[in-house]
Amino acid sequence: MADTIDWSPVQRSRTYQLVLEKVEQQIIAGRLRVGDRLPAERDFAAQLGVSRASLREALRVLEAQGAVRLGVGTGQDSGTIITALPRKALTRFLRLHVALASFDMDELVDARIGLERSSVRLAAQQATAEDVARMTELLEGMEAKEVSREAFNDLDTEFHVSLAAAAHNRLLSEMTIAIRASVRPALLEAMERHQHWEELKHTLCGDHRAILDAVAAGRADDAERLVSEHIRGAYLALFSPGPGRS
Amino acid sequence: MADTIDWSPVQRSRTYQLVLEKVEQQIIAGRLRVGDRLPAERDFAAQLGVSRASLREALRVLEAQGAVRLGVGTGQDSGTIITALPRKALTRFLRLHVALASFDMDELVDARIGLERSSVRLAAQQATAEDVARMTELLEGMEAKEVSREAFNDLDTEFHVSLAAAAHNRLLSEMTIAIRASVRPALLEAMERHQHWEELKHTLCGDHRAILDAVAAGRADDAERLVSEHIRGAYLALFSPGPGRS
DNA sequence: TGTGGTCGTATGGTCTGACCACAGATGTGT
DNA sequence: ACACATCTGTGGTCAGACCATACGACCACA
Repeated sequence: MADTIDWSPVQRSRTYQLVLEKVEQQIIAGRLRVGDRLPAERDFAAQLGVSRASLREALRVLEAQGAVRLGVGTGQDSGTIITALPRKALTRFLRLHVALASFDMDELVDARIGLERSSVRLAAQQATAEDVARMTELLEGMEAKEVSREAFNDLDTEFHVSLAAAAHNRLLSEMTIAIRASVRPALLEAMERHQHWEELKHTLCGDHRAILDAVAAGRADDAERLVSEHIRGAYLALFSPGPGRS
Repeated sequence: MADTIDWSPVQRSRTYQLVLEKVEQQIIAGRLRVGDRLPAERDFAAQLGVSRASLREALRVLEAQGAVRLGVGTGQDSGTIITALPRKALTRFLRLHVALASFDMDELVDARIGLERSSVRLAAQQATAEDVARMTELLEGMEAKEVSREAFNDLDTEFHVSLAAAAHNRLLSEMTIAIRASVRPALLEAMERHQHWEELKHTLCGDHRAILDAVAAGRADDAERLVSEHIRGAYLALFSPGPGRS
């Protein structure tokens, strides 16, 4: 009988964690909203019955998650203020875990394909003329003869981010940005190593044109298929062993 | 001319941030890997030339991101050790930012559709017999007459997570888990409020069967279409004004 | 032989109190 | 009025102490 008992380890709660949970609960319950300000650290620590050091450890975690902003001084920007700035946090998180091999390139590519298919479908349904104009500009920048590989990659990133932005979905945008940022070094390195760069660049630009045309014309199914093939094709060209390496 | 100069604000580096970046750089450069151990806090702080408090704030952030584990004592689990446990961090992040309205329900649904379409496509290509057996069990649990709405939701979550797991893609899995966790309260509330629950439940179970059949048979395109319709359908039934509300 | 207790030691966990740096508010002198 | 100095409240950092934990080494007693 005793074999089956689940003696799951009791986990001790560290002080900073209790504080963190308390603040998170207030946020999740809706009692703390963006723009609200928490008490000054010394007062807050006293109210919670913990030291300022422990409180600060909790606040640091919230800050790193983009949920609060800490500012010195006495003005409007001072104190601990609830914010909603997920970008840096998400990017940092993904970059770290890519480096730690929590996620590898294949996994990122498949996730990207899924996310961007949703993006272009939505973009095809609701992209504005300005969205299309902006992306057209980016395309022209990428097609320029003299553009460096690094500049090309950054324009490419901006193009895909703009697609997500045209979908008016912040989660898709932020994840697209974070994924691109986390693979940027690997992408640049693969581009440098690629032996038929001009050719590949031409292919990618063609892909982009086709995707943008489909989005601008509202052809969602085409756009989905094209973006899926584009991402997988680019990945295969850059990372699969083959003609790219000698 | 001076108008166009980008005087992007020099952001003061707080000590803890410098430490954080230093550790992250080592991780990204591959010089710190999972299982490696950082120096003891007092030594590390001395080596970096900062106070223990500042160092700890940086370590807390890394801990919250699932990149390190801190343990007391003298054994193998003691000290500061590099880990790769993204789950809790991602779930907490998403839950917080859903509460802060960084992302709303529509955005989550569209992202979910994209991610799960990738999941089922991969699952259809590589799901094992055990994967299918496991999901079949979950389906039977969901179809049981006496199952509560909460239990149904948890089984439903497990089913979708199992699909992602069958795709053998950790990023898809973790994101699916995090998204489900972040919408769980809203989902439960909507289920409680729904007026034709038995009917909806029957529909959802039918959807699941069809998805699993398609996955098991390797019909990736069908599986994709089915899961997309399933998610959007469930969302519409639960959250759109209409027959569900009186 | 081994079982259990005690102590030493290294680790993170927490607290206290102090001082610094910064930015707005307030006062003061011209 | 305006320019400047000072005050005050905020986070930022530090040093040092002590607590709690976990392991290893040793010892006492069966």
